[in-house]
Amino acid sequence: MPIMNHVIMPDSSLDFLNPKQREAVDYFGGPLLILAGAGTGKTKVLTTRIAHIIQTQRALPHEILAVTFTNKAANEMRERILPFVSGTNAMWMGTFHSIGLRILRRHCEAVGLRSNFTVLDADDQLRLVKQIIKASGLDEKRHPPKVALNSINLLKDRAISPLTTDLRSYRDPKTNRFISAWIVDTYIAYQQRLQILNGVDFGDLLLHCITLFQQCGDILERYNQQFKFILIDEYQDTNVAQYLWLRLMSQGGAQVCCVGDDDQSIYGWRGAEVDNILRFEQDFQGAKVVRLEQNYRSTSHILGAASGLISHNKGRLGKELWTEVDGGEKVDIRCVYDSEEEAITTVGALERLYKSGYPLNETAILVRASHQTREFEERLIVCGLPYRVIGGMRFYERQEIRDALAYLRLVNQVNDSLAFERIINTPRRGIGESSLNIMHNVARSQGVSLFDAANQLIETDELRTQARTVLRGFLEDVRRWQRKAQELPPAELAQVVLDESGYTAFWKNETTPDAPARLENLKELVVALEEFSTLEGFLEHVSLVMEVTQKDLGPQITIMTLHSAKGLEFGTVFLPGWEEGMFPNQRALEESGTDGLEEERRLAYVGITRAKEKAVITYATMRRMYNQIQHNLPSRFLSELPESHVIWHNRLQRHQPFQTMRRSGNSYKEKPNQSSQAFGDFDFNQEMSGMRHTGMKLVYHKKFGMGKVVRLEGDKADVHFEEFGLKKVLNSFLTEV
DNA sequence: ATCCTCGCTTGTAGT
DNA sequence: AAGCGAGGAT
Repeated sequence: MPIMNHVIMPDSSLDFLNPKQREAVDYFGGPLLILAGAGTGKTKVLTTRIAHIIQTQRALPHEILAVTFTNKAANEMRERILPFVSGTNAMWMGTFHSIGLRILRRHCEAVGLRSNFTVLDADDQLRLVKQIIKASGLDEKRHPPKVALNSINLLKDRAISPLTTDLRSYRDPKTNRFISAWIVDTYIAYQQRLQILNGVDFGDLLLHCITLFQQCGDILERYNQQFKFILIDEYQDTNVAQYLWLRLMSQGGAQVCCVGDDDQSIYGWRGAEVDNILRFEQDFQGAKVVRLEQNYRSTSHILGAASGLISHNKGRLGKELWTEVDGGEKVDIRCVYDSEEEAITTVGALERLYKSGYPLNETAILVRASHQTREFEERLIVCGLPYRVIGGMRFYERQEIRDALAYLRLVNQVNDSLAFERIINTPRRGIGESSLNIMHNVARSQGVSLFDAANQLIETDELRTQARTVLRGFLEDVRRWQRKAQELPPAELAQVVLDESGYTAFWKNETTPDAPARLENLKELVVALEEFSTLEGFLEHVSLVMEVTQKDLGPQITIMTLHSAKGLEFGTVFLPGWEEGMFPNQRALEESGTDGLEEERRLAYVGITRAKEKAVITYATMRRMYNQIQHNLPSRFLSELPESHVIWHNRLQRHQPFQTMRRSGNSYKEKPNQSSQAFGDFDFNQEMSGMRHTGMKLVYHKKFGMGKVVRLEGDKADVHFEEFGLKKVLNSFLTEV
């Protein structure tokens, strides 16, 4: 028996828990669902429970599997447990993706992958889908790669793969529609290409695991025996594939403990199924549910406002958050003229806070859409206040970083054809599309990688002389770098590769204004590499952890999207852009109707509950969108906030009903009767999304609204838009979804 | 092969 | 407004 001294946490730490929290930490009678509302000490309960498992349940760290939603959350959890538990490293802690990858690395052959398979990111995925669509002779306009990729990803979220499901007879459970044939074909071709490339995408990390478990009972049994305790955080954000994965993982009798808050489910668009948490008691026999409802974060006004808002949602498990902290300030709702005034007043308020000594790292501006950040940034620069933007373009998503990584991937694994393709002509070497096509043909016909194909082609005269010479030199370079990789540490190797390949020089010669910044980023990449002892380890790291730890630059205002704010808290929170169309977001309503609206409302709930002391909401009467002026109504969420917890400033007197806001409110849903009359049996809820034809008669155009197709000829259509009395010829706008 | 310009489209969230 | 692809010019 191993020595049971992993926990040095004093028993008395349980004293800091309230009875409910204690129950959530202590219960080991079977499956457990902890319904933890916002700010109820969820993280504390989770970490204490893990320590408690080791201490009282005599479990070893490696018998615990803890799955979090983000890598950040996993790291935070590890850090919190570290002081109390030794052997934390043996614990299986991470995201579904990172744990799936860890398992796949061990058993890749069993699911037809060779060792050293690469993990594709969103960018790689899209390029692959583009290639496939091009190769099958489809018009990219009518068959947008993005649409296909989105469908593929959503199918994977539901664990639907062409291997196990007949996609042609599969109906989308939400819309009850078949998947378009071209998407099915693309999906099938995409999986084949992945197989050839020896790559997996994010969805595959789980899907392959599921296949593995289903096909190799002995492997599954090993994991079933290993894991005695399974904890899943943010359970409301799990998708079907993750649910199936959990079922398999826990079927050996592991203690399952899921933690989540149905009111904070905001990732439906990415395949998350709130149903998973709503169904927990049925899915896991004899499950116990513990509700954490005492909020320690916010004042009663903030909590009251948030609770009032979320109570408008149906289909909740129902929680009643309460706090002992009474009073505080009411939520401000401020009307501004336009986005400029919004930025000025918000930053003005921040400036006053700053001057009064309020810590800036306790302030945040939480926006609905990332493009809203720009105006605030500009204003903050003018006022000289320090800020940081979280999200947006991440470090490892930048072009120069992805190029550099492609070089490193190629050196690490010459058969990484995606990497090869990315950098073979970056910087320009005179190996363009035609040469690449020849290589592709050879690679495809012989079933080899681009590198091997290139290797053959330099011996023949199929390529032009110049291309052949250059290619020969390049292949030799790669081999040389590979040899150097044996002796040099990764950081030095990267420097050598970037310099010798001419990539550094390429950016030095570039005269565009952002070139210096890109060179800086490359330097940072090399610095980031210094922490790793092997190139492989680093590449593994970046394939999943797409973030780089930021330097601490002192107190800063945080600007981020509402989505990325989940799980965080700030003293004062600014919530701009609460207008119909913006928030709730127009597309969310169009694409998902009532469900979409409820998800938006949960997002609003998340936003308000981030605030500890103060929340300030603004809405603009006018906004420049899509290069035209729009007059928006205040968000319906504002009127759903209980009057007793809010103060309105400059409240609009002229409160127009939705019906009159045909264009600006864009709330077509509000007038179904009228529309049905005007357009016969047209079903708005089903047909709102994008532009598409319905029986060649009617289309919905994002910009122009409803229109009648008066003539249809090939890709062109004459559409008459009633509302504007304008006749417009649209080309290839009939997007099939 | 590469550069450059024009015109068209798109514009929620992000492991 | 900005990014992308197509197509023409070099």
